[in-house]
Amino acid sequence: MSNPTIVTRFAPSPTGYLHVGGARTALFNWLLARHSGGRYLLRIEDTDLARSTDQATRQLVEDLRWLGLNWDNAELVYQSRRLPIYNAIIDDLIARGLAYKAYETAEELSAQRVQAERARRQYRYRRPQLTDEQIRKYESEGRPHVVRFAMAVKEYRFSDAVLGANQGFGPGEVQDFVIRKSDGMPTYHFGVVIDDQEMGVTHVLRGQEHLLNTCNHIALQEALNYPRPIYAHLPVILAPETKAKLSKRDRDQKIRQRAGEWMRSQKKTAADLATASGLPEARLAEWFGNTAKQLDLSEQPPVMRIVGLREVDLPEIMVHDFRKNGYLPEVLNNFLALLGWSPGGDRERMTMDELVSHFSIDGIGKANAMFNRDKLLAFNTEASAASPPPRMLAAMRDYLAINTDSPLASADDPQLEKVLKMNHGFHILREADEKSRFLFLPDNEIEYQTDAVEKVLKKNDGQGAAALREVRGVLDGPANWQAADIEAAVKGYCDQKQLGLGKVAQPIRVAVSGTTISPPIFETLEFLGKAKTIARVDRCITLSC
RNA sequence: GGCCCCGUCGUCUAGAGGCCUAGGACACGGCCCUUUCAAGGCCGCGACACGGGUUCGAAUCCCGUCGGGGUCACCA
Repeated sequence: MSNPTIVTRFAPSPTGYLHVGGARTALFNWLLARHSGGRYLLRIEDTDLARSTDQATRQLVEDLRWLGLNWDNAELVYQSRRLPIYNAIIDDLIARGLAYKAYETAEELSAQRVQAERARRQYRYRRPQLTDEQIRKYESEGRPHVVRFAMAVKEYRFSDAVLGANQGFGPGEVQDFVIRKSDGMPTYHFGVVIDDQEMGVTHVLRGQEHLLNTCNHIALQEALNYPRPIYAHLPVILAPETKAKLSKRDRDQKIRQRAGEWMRSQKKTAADLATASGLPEARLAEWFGNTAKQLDLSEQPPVMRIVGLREVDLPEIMVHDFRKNGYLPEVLNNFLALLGWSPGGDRERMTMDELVSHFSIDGIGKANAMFNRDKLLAFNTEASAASPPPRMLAAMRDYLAINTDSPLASADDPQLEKVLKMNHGFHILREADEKSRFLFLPDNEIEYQTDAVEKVLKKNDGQGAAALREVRGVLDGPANWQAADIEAAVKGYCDQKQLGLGKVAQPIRVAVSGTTISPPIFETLEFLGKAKTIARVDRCITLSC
């Protein structure tokens, strides 16, 4: 019994960073291919000339590589480079009467839709009866046209590997969809059918939002005499904020919401926001007036700064966001795999190899899944604590490569390993990074936070400050500047003075870090070294006590 | 609104008629540990949407109701 090789593919359109919904689709296709020893291909669907960019393609490729979802085609397939192939097939369909040119303008079509809606009737495009004379006239005028596929008016049914048999729609839903746009590019529906056939794709795993599109695709396959691949429609990933399909727009929405709050509480207008952020007023007014408009990636930071939003306050939607915040790619894959799929039983934490060996279409569920960031965080915390140091060092290097503003970027490998060890238990690398930056700052750049100084040093008639002055001498003591020796010295002082360790450790912490939060204090001091420790204590006493 | 898909703890899910007093994970609450923030340990709270069938027996099968989502482009 021959078992034909399974061929899957991921076919994103390059309009920006890869988002987690797309990553999940890519992952499932990759897993199916790897599990079965088949092939997984990558195709770039760049037929929307207005929105596709080379930069987006590069970002997509980089995100996919970061996730470790490597594809098997040496050369990427770009739809925009395959026009002659599409056109030959379209010409053939036209010659066979299965496709035809349609001359309506966008305005005419939308007028027809409005009219149908007024008449409380569903709009369905069906082939208009044009006389030869009309066609000659349009052609001689050089009127722009699209090519539409002449769908037979009948039932379209197919079986879905996840949703079951008998999917599709009846004759009432049929309409003649566009297969070539007026700019000469194929539409998604056309390109996907042709390319899947030519690339030998056997299994199509994609989001459930494509379920009904499948009818168009099978109609085309029938007309072209192509075999039908196996379809598996994945449940949709829902955003907790909106309880609707996870979308890039969710980030913009958060900024919009905060900007609204800012204007209300500060009694400001969009014009004020424009001035403060340095963006054109007209642009911000446009954005505010229309919720369908989004800020560009370059416009977001200035606005966020003004309204008091940090990068980490935004929901992570893009794969790049997760990378930038320091999640482990294998953890993101593990978590994403569980959104709509389960290996059965209680198994949850899986390595990439385990995902591959357990994956099957049977384990894919039908119900939509809400994206639960807390659980991802918990997975990442656990995996970060359990991963071997070399793995975490590599992850930290990757994190720093795209967070070049962090002072840790200047650290050498042994230092980074110590930082990782000191911060054991962190959720994401950003947390370890931000908690450790003071270690790599020059002494004179340590900023003493006023509430930390107040609470730890000045309160109770300067009890903390007094302890700090005394312990300064103690810190001069240890000949060996090792955490254990420093700890022994400080604890000895505490015992002698009948003080809890916290009464002394916290003032030291504020003195060296400027804040009440740091890695464990004695390891921190060891890392800083005796000279820096004492210099910072002295500086703190001078400035803040 | 039409069409389509779905419905087990707050969330992700296990569950293929008796193994279910419904299991796990995250979150949440309590206690412990503790030099900060975390991490960790122990304990706990918590669901078969509702109503009808079918069956000796239903979370599991059927029907209806309700609820949620998707989709209605010269975007993919």
